[in-house]
Amino acid sequence: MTLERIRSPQLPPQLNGRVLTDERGVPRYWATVWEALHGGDLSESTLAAKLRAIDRLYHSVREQTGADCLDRLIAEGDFDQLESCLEGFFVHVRNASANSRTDRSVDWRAALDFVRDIFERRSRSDSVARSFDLMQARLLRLQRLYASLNVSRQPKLKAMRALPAAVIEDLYSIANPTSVRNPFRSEGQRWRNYALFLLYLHQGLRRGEALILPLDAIKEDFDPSIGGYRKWIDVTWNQYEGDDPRYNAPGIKTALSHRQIPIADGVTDIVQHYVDNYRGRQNHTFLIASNRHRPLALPTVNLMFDGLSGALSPAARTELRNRLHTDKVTPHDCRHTCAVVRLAEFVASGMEMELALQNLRVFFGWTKASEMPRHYARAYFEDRLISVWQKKFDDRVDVLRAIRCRSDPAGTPMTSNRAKAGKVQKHAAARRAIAALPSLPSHIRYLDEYEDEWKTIHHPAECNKWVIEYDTNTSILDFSKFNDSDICLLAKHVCAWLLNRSAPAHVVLNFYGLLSIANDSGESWFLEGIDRAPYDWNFYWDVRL
DNA sequence: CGGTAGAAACATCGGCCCGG
DNA sequence: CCGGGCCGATGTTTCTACCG
Repeated sequence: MTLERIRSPQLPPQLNGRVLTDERGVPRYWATVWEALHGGDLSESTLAAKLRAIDRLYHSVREQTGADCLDRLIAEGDFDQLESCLEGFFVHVRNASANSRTDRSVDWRAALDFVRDIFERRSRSDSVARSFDLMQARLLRLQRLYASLNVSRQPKLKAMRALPAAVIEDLYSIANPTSVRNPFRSEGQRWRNYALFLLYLHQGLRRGEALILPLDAIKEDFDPSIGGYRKWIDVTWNQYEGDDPRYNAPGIKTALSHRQIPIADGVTDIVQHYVDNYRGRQNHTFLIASNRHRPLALPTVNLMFDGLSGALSPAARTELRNRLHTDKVTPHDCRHTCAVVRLAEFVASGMEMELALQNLRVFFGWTKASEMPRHYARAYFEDRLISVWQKKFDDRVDVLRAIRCRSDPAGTPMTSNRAKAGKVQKHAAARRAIAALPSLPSHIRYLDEYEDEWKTIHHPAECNKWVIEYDTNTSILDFSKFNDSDICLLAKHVCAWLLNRSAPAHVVLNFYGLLSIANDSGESWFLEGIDRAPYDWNFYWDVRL
């Protein structure tokens, strides 16, 4: 109505956004000023919520005075009128809260902050500063007077929200695209929704996180410790899209929520099956798309879960009602369930509870100090859930394999080819980065502190055996032990850089460190490291070390 | 170190649009 | 031209950070 959203590709990006307007469609002056001065560092959704509260204040003033005059009152500094309008607004908010039994105190705070911010700003620049100080004092009084907008909310039942085993079991069979119980009609919808459902249930993603994944979010990596490929899913911003066309762009909740989590083969197969056969070419890179060839909107996920919930059997429905006091399964329920199952798996594999909880943090993107994992610790012993999870999921994968064999007798899924192509390309970027390094100097000088003498390495770029003399020792850094010429060059750069700033002994130690990484993890580990975003190192930091 | 404010998520609903 | 599916708008809950 009066909170309008402006989004036009013709406008410069900073002019796109939200704006409050009066009933003629003219932007409200002080709201626009406030947004420009104070709205910049708020997230999109928070800013919208605050602007809506400010809009309610404008409406309240109009009701109280009979004229849409808040802008004028602020401009003229009509404190008496303003004060009584604010008090009227407070009463309005309190009544609204009482009627709906919800907490609307945010509206009150946002409106008061709005008025205060504006006067604070003006009192610093305006010549009639003294009178604004007076207003400040009055606003402060209002704030103190009405600090507690306490609505007696009914205490909510805090249920542990892991889904009961019977419900999970039922959901698997409903979401299965080949099931007669599947409520979605087109085959494409069925597979997309199945993939989405598994991402929520098995990866424990937040609702929005699944919707910002790019096409290549699932990465494959050779892991020498298990002698095979291991798959990861990168939960982070879609780096290929600068601007999300959705009304509510999904986001990553907090900085630590950017993470890299292992993904089961069964899930990747189903996601890939959706991508290869149903998603098709679209002019955006988001993995999950609507049937209108656009990135899927957030509320649609809830619709999908409503559909699944609606198809539950009476028995499962009863169980859901008894245990969770609800009729509907939400994406977040899947996340809760996933957390409990993962915890149980960790503990079952003999892991200490403390360590298991640390692992949960990495998997679900909670901060180090977050109490969230402990909430799940209580529920982890529901062991029937685990057996259902594994058994049922294996069944579903078998179904998928059967379909594959029918439609693709050669049995060569596109997954591996495509993933390998992506890998080559990824390494190409890393190699370009190495090639772009400045060339090594013609000679490197370092100080042997024991002899207090400067030593020189000549032609470090061409020479593969650097002789390092220090503390009466002589070491040879044999760069020819690196097979890959790019990695060899990278190692030389690292050592040259270290020689300029560290003791020679330290450099030698680091050289052997690099060599042992190359031996243990393969030389491509360095190339992948170059590509890895800082947050993705989180995993190595928390788990491997 | 517990409680709370604030930010950003999740959930629901009405209406519109597009494909059959 | 009808109805499912989707999107925008609005309401509610979750999670972190900060403060005393």
